[in-house]
Formats: sequence, C-alpha cells, structure tokens
Amino acid sequence: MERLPSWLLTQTAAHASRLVGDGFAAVGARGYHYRLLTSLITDGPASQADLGRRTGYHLSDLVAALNELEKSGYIRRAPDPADRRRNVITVTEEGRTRAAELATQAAAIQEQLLAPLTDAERRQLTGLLTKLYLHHQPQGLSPLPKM
Amino acid sequence: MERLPSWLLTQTAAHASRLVGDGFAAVGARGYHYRLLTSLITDGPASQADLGRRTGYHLSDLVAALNELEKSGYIRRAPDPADRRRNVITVTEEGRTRAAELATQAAAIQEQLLAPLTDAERRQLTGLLTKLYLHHQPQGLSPLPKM
DNA sequence: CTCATGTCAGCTGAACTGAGATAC
DNA sequence: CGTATCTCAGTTAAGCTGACATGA
Repeated sequence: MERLPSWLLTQTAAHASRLVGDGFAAVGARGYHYRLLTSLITDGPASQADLGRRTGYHLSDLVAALNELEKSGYIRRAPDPADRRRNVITVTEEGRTRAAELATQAAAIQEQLLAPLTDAERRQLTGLLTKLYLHHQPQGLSPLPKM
Repeated sequence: MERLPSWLLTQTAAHASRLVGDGFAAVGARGYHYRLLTSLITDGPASQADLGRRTGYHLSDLVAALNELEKSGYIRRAPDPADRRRNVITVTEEGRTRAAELATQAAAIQEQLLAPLTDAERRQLTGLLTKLYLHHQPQGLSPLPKM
C-alpha cells in the first residue's frame, strides 16, 4: 500500500501543503497570494477571468483572494475601458516588494520539502512530476502530440 | 511557478485523487475501503485505534468508514475479550473477495496515472516519493508498548 | 485518578456549483 | 438573443478537534 504511487503522491502533497501553509502564514500570507502576484508580474496584468485561467483558480475564489490583496495595497482593480465588464488587475510597487519577500519564503519552503534529496534527485523529481502534470492537463498544453 | 516542486506535487496529487475517486466510485467503492481492507488482510485484525494508527486515519473518520464496510458485510466488529473497550475488526470472506476486486481497480488507476512514464521512470518516481515520505514521517510519535 | 477506546458533533480550508446582475 | 464577467451564497469532501461515556 505504501508503495502505490497515487498514495505516495497524495501523502507527500499533503505534507507539502502543510509546509506551504505554515511557511506563508509565518509571514502573514497565503500560498495563493504568492501565486497570484507572481502570475501578474511574469505574465502581466489581466482580467479576473484571465487570471483564473492562468492560475487555475475558480473565479469565485479569486474574488475573495483579490479582495485581500487589494486591501493590503498589493494589487489594484481598474475598469477595462475596452470591455466594461472586466476589471484589469495590476500589481502595485508594494505588490512587487511583497512578491519578492514571498519568493524568498517559497524557496525556503522548497528547501524544507526537498531536504532529503540531492540536487540531481530534485531535478529528476521535478522532471517526472512535470511529465505527469503536462500529460494530465485538461487541454494538452504541451505543443507536441503524444509519442 | 509551474516549476515549484510543491506546486507540481499538489497539482499531480489532486489529479491522482480524482483518478482514485472516480476509479473506485466506478465499482461502488471509496479509496479508504481498499486501504482498510488491505491493512486488515496484510497485517491482521486490529482494534479501531490500531487500525487508525496503521492507516493514518483518524478514529472519528474510521467509525463511519467501518460502518460502511460492516453494513456491506466486508468486515466484522467483535468485542475484544481481553479489553472490553475494544472492537476487534476482522475481514470476512466477502471482504477478501472485495479486496481482490479493488486491488485490480487500484492497479488500473496506477496505470492511468503513470501512463506517460516508462517503467524505469515509475520506479524512479516511487523511490523519490518514498524518500520524501519517510523523511517527513512523524516518526517518534507514540512509542506504544507492544502487546 | 489517569489514560485509552469508540462514538458523535462540529469546525476549517479548499475545490466546486449555482444564481444573479451587468455588459458584450 | 446568447455569452462572458464579476460577485455572492451555498455545497461537498477531507482532515481535524472537542466532548463524552465506558473501561483498563
């Protein structure tokens, strides 16, 4: 039983979630704060719907998450002049500073999680998980067909 | 972001959970049915508290899970004559048959999950996850005296 | 008295569904 | 008209906590 990959995956993921939760809580943040800020910085401003598609969050959950980030001054909601249904979400300067802090914390969390693995093993693990992730992507984001 | 091991882990684990849930639901079961029956068969009868320690389930959740298995006739609760607080849980013949069915299903689920990986890669992944799992085990939890 | 056991009730974070108002 | 966006309310599954009665 302890050898079933699905079981090992969910167990280790549960522990990873705990590390992430605790790690970000230690600096007064949540995992999705980091995730959202990072997406906005690396891929640019977006409507909430687009942000949801990029990050995999549900629109309904985004509303509350963005409320928190907005209240802290890390993001801004602005009406899209081209489409008045939309809010364009942009990161503020404070948001960029915050994202940098959270990136440091995220790295520390990875270090904790991967502590027992060598660098080569970490790369192996990341590669294997990426393969699984891409294969099970709902809309096949991988550019190449299955071989 | 898509390269953070913690993120990859939780994403792939979420998908694995979906496969497990759907796969067992297709034969009218739940993942913990398989897990509990397997533990009882390979490690023998146990009290509910021991079963919980062996499988990692909380006692409170076990109560409901064992109710289901008992109602289906797969396990039996019997008072422990040596300690009247305890129920000794044993698998019935029907339970063993059921466990065999579920094992087949579990194997099919692993195959689905690991589809994009070669056999060597599957062993690699299992090895790496096992390393992580063991490292993060809350090992010195309860040095309960053997009985 | 202290501790373990089995049971039940309820909490919490996360993922999701549905409905409604507004705008395209 | 049908569809997309944003918001809010509510649901579900899973893991966990607390309380309690019984018995070692």
